[in-house]
Amino acid sequence: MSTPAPYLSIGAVERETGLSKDVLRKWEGRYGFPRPLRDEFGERIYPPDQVNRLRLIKRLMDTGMRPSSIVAREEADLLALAGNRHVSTPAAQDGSIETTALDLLRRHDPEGLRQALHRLLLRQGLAAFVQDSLTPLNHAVGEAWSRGEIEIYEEHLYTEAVQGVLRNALAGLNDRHGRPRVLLTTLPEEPHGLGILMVAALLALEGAYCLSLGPQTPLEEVANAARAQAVDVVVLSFSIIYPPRRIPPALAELRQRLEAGVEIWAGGAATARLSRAPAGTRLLPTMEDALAALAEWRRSHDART
Amino acid sequence: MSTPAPYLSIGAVERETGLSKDVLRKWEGRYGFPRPLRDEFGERIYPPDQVNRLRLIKRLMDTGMRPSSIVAREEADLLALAGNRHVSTPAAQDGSIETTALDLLRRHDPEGLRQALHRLLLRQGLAAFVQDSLTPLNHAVGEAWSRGEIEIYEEHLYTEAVQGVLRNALAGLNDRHGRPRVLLTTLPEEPHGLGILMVAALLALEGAYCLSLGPQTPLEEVANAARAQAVDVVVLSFSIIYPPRRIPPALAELRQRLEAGVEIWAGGAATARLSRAPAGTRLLPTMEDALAALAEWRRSHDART
DNA sequence: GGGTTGTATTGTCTAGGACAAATAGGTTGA
DNA sequence: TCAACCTATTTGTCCTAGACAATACAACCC
Repeated sequence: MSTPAPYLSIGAVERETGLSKDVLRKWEGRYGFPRPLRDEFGERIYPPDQVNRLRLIKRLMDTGMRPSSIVAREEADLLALAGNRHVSTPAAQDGSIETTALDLLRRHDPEGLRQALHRLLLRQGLAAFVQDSLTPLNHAVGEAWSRGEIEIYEEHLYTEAVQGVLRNALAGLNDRHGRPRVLLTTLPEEPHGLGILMVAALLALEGAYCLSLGPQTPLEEVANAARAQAVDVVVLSFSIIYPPRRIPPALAELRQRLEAGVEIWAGGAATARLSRAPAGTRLLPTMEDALAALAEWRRSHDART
Repeated sequence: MSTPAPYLSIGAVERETGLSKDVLRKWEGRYGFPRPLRDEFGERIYPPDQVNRLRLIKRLMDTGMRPSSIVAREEADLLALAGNRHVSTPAAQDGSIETTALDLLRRHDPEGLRQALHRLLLRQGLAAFVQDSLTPLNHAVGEAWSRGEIEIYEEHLYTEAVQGVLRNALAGLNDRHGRPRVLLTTLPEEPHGLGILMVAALLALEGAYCLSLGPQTPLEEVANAARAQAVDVVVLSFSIIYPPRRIPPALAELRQRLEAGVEIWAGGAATARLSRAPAGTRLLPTMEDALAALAEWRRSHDART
């Protein structure tokens, strides 16, 4: 009956935060944080507040900060940093979808959120909904989280609501004989599948045939699928949590495994931090870029001019 | 232009197979496999065939085999083992949904698969569809994979198709004022969300209000969500890939974080390998158990008898 | 059968060190 | 002014080898 101390082992912290055991041990020596206690066997055990701080640090690192400048900082400092980095986003005016949606989330009304999104979709049309509402909304939710204004589970509820609405819209939209044939997925380290759904919606709306593999497909399997399904384009999505340095080699390897005629497009927040695309691939940091890429594909593949 | 050798580093193998670096190094010493080459810096590099064999081994371990009995075995042996373990499944007769669906997958017709599933849903009704078609179909797909008859990406296509059909059916079904209020999700190590969708469909059909958080919610957040949404039941799903030994402690901790009135149900293939449920929780190895649990909850919560 | 004990197996953790790869900052040249 | 190069520092990943708790299995007794 005694409460099992909520201290976590190093392995559990790795799972919770996404920081590898090696990194956790190194930081301890280099920056003096985390500073886990030891159990009776001399093994590290991390108190919950340190785990939370680690989560916050991870989040800040995902936005481009470096360990040396944040790992040793106090929690209050970190929260201030998190709050200061939304300056670039245009401030959301009252009554906008951002504030409405965040409100519904905080008032614990997922069903209401779903309805609000659906109404908005019908009012704006799918393309505008994805580009003008969902994109800023995603940012707003992410930032609200990093400022501690909403909980992780509320982010999950949001994702589910959006996914439900989008899948519904997409259901009747996909034309099996549409062109180009587009394969969409993410690589194994990227669990976030909202991006490919949004792109799929935009492209299908323009008459492309979108084949989604869902998230987390091994690179080799992406190539197999592309071959078997004879697709014209492969779209990969990399969210902000994906380590940017792993993107170019991954794209290069995929490029090598695919025939030259098959295009490779990489989208998502992490691609915005890349200076340039690896040879034979194309970056789509924003949704507009996806439509531009589609238009360009059409121009160069139209037999008649 | 030189082809970057497709050898993988130990970290890459960890990501691809789900076997930790520690385990990979230990197996090397204990069982003589894997036997990676070394690059110019003395670091392990794994050839693709060894990675494939590791994937196969992982799959067999997920079904209950132990390392000492399989890690050192030849690939042919392993494939034979994989092929022999579907004896318990009643053989699928020709023309059944199993053979039809697998056929469509192998013929690379995801759109056809989706239609077939949708037709089946309409013909059988949602409950029978989930219990009598989807459940055996999931098994069949999993086993076909482990026998090497279908590729991973085909499994992904299957999952997407099922998810599309189920979400569609679920869209209009959920009654915000239904009872009990049920929260569904998986823990962070469990990416497989099909199970919660299937359960949600069954329960919503019976008039429950199903709140899905999607997959991979941290335990603490599950508790937060349950409190904020005032749910009556929390359902967690553990697929075959989830290490069974981690289930009881996780359930126990959740039990501790939730009020006594909130029930905890654990479903999925991994729960079938548990001898008994931790105190204050309930195991649902099959879909029927979910319905039984719902009926029981209703019986004990009905004011009048 | 059902529970208890002992034994073997297996995964996780420890330590400190080496070093490649990524990044920042300064310098040079167009 | 901007781009391209260089160098120094930072940072993550990998190495070895061993200790040991937790788990699973087998044998035993009731």
